This record gives sequence, C-alpha cells and structure tokens, in this order.
Amino acid sequence: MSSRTNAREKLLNAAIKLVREHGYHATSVEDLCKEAGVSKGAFFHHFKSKDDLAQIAAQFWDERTGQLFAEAPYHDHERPLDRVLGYVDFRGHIIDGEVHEFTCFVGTMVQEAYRDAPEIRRACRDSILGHADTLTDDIQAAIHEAGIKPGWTATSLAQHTQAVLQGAYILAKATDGREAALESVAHLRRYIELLFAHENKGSET
Amino acid sequence: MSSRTNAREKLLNAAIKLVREHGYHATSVEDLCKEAGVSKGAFFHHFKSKDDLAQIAAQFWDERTGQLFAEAPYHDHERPLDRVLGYVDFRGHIIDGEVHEFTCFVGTMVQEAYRDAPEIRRACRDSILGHADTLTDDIQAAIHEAGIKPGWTATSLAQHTQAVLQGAYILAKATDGREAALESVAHLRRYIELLFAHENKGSET
DNA sequence: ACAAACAAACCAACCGGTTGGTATGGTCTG
DNA sequence: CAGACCATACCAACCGGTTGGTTTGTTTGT
Repeated sequence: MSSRTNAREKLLNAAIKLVREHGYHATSVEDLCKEAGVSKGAFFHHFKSKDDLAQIAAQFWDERTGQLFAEAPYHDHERPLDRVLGYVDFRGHIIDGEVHEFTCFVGTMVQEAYRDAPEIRRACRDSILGHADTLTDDIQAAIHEAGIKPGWTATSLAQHTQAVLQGAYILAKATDGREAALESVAHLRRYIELLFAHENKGSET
Repeated sequence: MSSRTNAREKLLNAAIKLVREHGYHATSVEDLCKEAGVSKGAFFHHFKSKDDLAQIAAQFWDERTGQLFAEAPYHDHERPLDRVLGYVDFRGHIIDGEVHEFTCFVGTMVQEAYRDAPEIRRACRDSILGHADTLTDDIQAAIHEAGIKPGWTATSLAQHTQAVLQGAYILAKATDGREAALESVAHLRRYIELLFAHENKGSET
C-alpha cells in the first residue's frame, strides 16, 4: 500500500504545490521529481507527459477541494441564503497563510494553458464550473424562498462568485498579501445580501 | 529612422501579444525576436534580460491602457455615479474578439512572476492599482452625492472592480469564450447600482 | 515467475544570455 | 566642409546549462 501508487500521488501533490508557487511552465519535470522524492523514470511510468500530469492533477485538485467543501460547515444552515453566505464566509476564512497556500491551482494553471493545451484547459474549466455548480441549488432555493424573480440566473451568480475569488487571488499575488482579496470577498458577500434584500424584488437587465 | 530605432517598441508589443497568448515562461526570447522581426542581439542591446523586458513591458502596457481609458467617453457623464457605471460598461464593451485580445497583460503575467520576480510583480501591481485609482475620485464623489456613509471605502470598491475583471478573464480563458466574463461584468454593474440605490443608506460591516 | 514500480544514465532540442563585429548618423576638429 | 571620431542600433554565430522525454536495467509485491 505504501510503495504502490505512492509516487503517483506524491507527484500530483508536488505539482499542486510547485505550480501554485511558480506557475506551470516555470516548473520542470525534474523540479517535480525532486519535490516528490522520486526519479524521472517513475514520473514517466505514471504519466505520459508533463501535460498529462497537469490534466490529471487538475482532476485530483477537483476531488481534493470537492471533499474540503463537502465537509465544510456552511451546509448546516437551514435557510438556503445562509448556506450561500456561509460559503462566501468559508472562502474568506480559508484565505490564510502565504499567498501560494490559498490561491487556486486550476485558476493559476488555466491562464498558462488555455490556448496551447486544450486538455488542461478543459480539466481546469470542469473543476471551476463544477465547483460553481455546487452552489446553484442553494442559490436557486434562496431565490424561491425570497419570492423574487431576478434578472440574473443562479448559474451566473455561482460563476460570478468564482470570478470574484479568482480575481481576488490575482490581487493577492500582485500585492503580496491577503488584505485586498479579503475586501473583495466582503464586497461579494454584500452583493449577495443586497440581491436578496426584501426591498429588491424587481426584474432587471 | 523608421525601421531602425524601433526594435525596442516592436519587442514591447511582441511581448504583450505573445505573453497574453502563451504566458510569460512559455514565451522565449527567440519567440519575441521572431515576432518583432529583430535579432537576439537587438533584444539584449535594449534590455538587460528577459525579466527586464517584462518589467518595462508592464509599464508600457500601463501607459498604453492609461491613454485608452483617459480618452474613453464615460468621463463625459455629469453625475459621478454615471461615470463609474460608464466605466464598467466600457470594460464590458471592450470584451470583444478573441480571448487573448481582451485579457489583461499584467494580470496574466503577475500570476507567473509574483514569487520569483519581485520587480515584475511590483510593475504589475503598480499598473493594476494605479488603474484602479483612476476610479476612486468618481466613486468618492458618487458617495458624497448620494449622501450615504457606506461601510466600505472608495479604494476598496475600485480594487474590487479590478478583481472582478481579472476573475472574469480567467473564466473566459477556462471556457474559451466571453459570455461568462460578460455576465460577471453585469453582476458588477448591478452591485454598484445596488450600493448607490437610495433605499440603501446604512452603514455596514 | 512475472508484471508493475521504480532508478540512473542518457539524448537531442531548446533555453537565456554572450560574443565579436557591422551599419549608420551625428559631432568635433582643422 | 572634409575627415577622423564615436555612440547607438543592430546582427549572426555561438555557449554552457536545462528542458521534456527515452532507454535500459533493477527492485518489489503477489
């Protein structure tokens, strides 16, 4: 159990760590092997190529973060709007530590791969949109409970939350700190509160 | 005079084009020279290193986009809130064509350079925050005109607009299209409208 | 015994950067 | 105003190190 499939998972974790720190193209196969403590032979035994590792690492990241969010406490709220706001608060809560520790692996990687590596792009897209989709049911339920007929869809708001977070991470990287990112998350929270405030029931553009 | 002396500017434009398409580390010095139609000798005559080019290209981009926004029509609105909303509309308006044509050069580059190339990071940060700052006066004036005392600052809202746009570009890259990005910009516009709606005058967290 | 898991040595291509040199246009001097 | 002088702009060829990937051979679990 320990030696079997061990190098593979160590390489996947090394990829997530090093790509978050230095980016995809700046991370060499040798860097990955060194970080994982395995040989190049092991690398190419488990993965067809560097791009193949990247694509599989995106799925691996998706599963890992999927678990993290599935086990998060915000699902316990009774009212769907509280679950949505709880999600945003949870996202703010995990913006902690060094920049490379809280930023998004697939969001970072897709910027480098979207044009030249379609398979990586698709894996990153599936992770981002799939994660956004875990929010849509709660948003839809919140819309229903509030009795509003908004000029926007639950899907678009869910995807917007991901845009804000990805953008917040860019601000964090640019400023080398988390403050700007946290303020953006606070703005996102306020937006959702305003959308569901009882004064606002009209339909818009 | 025409073909000579402008290798520098041709290289700067090549950098903006190729980095937006392929990323910073995936773009080699030879790629840049080929795109600009100059030799490697010319490259290292004008720039100390590849990183030096990147840093100067960030400032070059800042000046170029600064002009674009300075000449944009949204400044003509009388009311400050209309200028702010006009800015957001303008940002949506220029999300057109291929993904690499409307995404942000410095936002792309800072993700790859934030940790290993501090000078590039600072140049990108200055461009992003400097651009955000062109919004703060209008936001502050809009706050004053609306007579509200918000629980957020003009600076943080200005920076939030940049976060949303940067995040929208990541969605565009992930989905290989502009629709998701445009929907995020629409959400940003709606947020600003709600913030300044006359029902909302309270102070918040 | 046998396949999967790994290691080590190796390779051609490519990387950022350097070299020594040329072309051009302006400036100083007589 | 001619010619020596010179700084800038640029180029082709080259360099040592690194790249993603391969080959060949050894260990290990069943």
